[in-house]
Amino acid sequence: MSEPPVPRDRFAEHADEIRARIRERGGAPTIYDIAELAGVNPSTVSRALAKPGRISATTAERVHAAAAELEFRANPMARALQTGRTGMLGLVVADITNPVVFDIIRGAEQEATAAGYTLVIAESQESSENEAAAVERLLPSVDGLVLATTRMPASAILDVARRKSVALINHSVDGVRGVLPDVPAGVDQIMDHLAALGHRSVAYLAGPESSWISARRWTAILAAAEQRGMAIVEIGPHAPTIAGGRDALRRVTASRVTAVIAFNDLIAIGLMQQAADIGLAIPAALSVVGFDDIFGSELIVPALTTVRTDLQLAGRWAVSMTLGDAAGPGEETDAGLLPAVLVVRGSTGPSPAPRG
Amino acid sequence: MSEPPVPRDRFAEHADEIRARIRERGGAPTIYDIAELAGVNPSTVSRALAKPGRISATTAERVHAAAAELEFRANPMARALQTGRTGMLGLVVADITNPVVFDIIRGAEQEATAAGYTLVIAESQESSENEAAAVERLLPSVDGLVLATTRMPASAILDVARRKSVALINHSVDGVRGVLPDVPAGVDQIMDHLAALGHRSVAYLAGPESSWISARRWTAILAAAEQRGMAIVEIGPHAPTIAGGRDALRRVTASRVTAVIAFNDLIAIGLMQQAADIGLAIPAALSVVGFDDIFGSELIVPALTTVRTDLQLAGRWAVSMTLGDAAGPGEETDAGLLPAVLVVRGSTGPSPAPRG
DNA sequence: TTGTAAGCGTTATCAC
DNA sequence: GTGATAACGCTTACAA
Repeated sequence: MSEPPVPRDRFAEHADEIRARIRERGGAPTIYDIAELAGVNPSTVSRALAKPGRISATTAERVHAAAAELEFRANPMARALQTGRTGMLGLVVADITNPVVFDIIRGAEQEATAAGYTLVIAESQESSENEAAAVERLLPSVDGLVLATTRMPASAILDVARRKSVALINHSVDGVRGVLPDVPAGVDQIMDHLAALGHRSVAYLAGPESSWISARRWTAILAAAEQRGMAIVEIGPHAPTIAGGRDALRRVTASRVTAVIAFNDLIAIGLMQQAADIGLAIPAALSVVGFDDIFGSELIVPALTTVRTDLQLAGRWAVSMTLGDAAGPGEETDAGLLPAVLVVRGSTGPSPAPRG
Repeated sequence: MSEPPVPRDRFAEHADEIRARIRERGGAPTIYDIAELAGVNPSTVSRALAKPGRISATTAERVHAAAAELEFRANPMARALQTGRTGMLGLVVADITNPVVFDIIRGAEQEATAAGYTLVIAESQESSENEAAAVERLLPSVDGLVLATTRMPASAILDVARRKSVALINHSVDGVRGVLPDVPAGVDQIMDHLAALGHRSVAYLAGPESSWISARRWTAILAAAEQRGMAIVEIGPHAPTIAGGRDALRRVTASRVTAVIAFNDLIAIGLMQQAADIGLAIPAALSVVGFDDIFGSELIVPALTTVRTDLQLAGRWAVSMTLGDAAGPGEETDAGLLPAVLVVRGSTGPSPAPRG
């Protein structure tokens, strides 16, 4: 029964008492605990913590001291229940192991964190049912949703957009915000490059059938080829994977084209691996171009010529779009356009059999 | 004022009425709406939806029909507030763009989804302050936390583990569950391989200073080298990136070793790129081994010899560990050990100058 | 400026 | 087996 060696003030003692009570009930400190310690009403605590200025400086300081003392952390669930805002943002991607989405995730995560939001990620595994399920699961918990390379039909997307703020990546639906690579710009650079190398006959290796962006690339390539008087064929669809690219080679050689443009780098890499396996020289016998400039494209030999778009930027933009509902009504359908730039490496070379 | 063309029952009409009311208040259907439509008490709705069996078959059916009719989705925030369980799991990684973490994320996401949980991801960008902040931010919203290659001190980890269920990846702290690669097994395979090729003098390219797993690898390599009578030196620390690997080359050549073991594949790849730039032949002049077998390691030329661990499995295990609090007290400190297997490719070859 | 009190949508604890 | 009713922790009119 000895006095404490160091004299402690009422505040500290009371804090100990409250801490003990908190521990006993096995929970976290609440605004009621803070209120008690600071000697004010819980609502005052709420105000002091959430809306600065609305409270007298001295009370605010007492409240903050008490909150710090008890290591108070507001319960996001309770707050969300009341306000309807959860502070979370959803990101749905087709395939987490696809290098393309890494950058999207990173950009989205950065922007979300910077804005004080927490990013929730779901993977659809390229299946539209999975995707719909993921969206359904995420929707009640998030303030906004980013759909990257979605496979959902436009009607479903509009349904979702009606319920929550939505932004699209690599997809476009009227009335929904989105960010797209500048496909025509990238395609024009490819076609100019191939034309300069003497290629007159080119194949496009399509991505998945349900891929909106693959269709868009094909449209642009078709137009660019016509415009330049080049022969163009579409081959596919293909899974957007290395395996998908390997499977494509036979049809490519059979088509006798001198250059191929793959839907993405993974398909391009698979095609090149398969070509190496059967002794087909690249670029001597066949030039190959990809899209995305993923990690690995400059490691492969020969290094892959590809169209780079800043997907990290896409992630950032998309997040800020879902957050920025402040955009005027005229901006609703606006699609951010990502610059695309052709990175020329070793997988493209002079056409082996220039005609004419 | 005409009768509806198709006769509709009371249920459907009532549903319309309720739907109108919901729309008017601008919210989502609640169990009160369901209760009204089904003609039961809200608490009965809750029971029917959450705990099957506790309710009569007929009421359960009526409730489910009403819920389906109104497209009811339980509000996760309200549920979390009451139960204390949020249905979310946190995953904190050092660097999202590091290929190693992709697999971890995917495995974690799969396991979490399979268990009915939603995965929340945060990135620490290799900074322990960022990491602490991320953990602090996530903690109140999640039921459990997976820390992958954490940079936090053991004391902080234990603090977190006291508040929520925690599992570690590539890190070990007494009293906290975790999953680790079987480092000695992987190292033994490397050393046997190098010894068989005639290498007698080897360098280890360390990872970041704060990396627990880098220290662990060094310890194992040191022991294995001593045991085999090989010369071993540690060089570093290095950033776990391609740039970090490039920076390492000068010290490596200066050390006159005939083989290097890099902390991870990125460092190994950077080293090889730099070697190619200065005309140093690999593996003729220098053998290189990495860890992780990331995407890209088999694309580079020569392809990288590396120790593969199933990081996707690591993600799955870690998630199931945080979920499985059912584990007995004796299992608390148990660390799952991931099999490690050496994948021999082209970056290792006979020692250029076998001594003796 | 601060206190009072009524929710937010669930689940949990009682009764009946 | 089902119905009242009180939490959960916070925000927000409305009063004072």
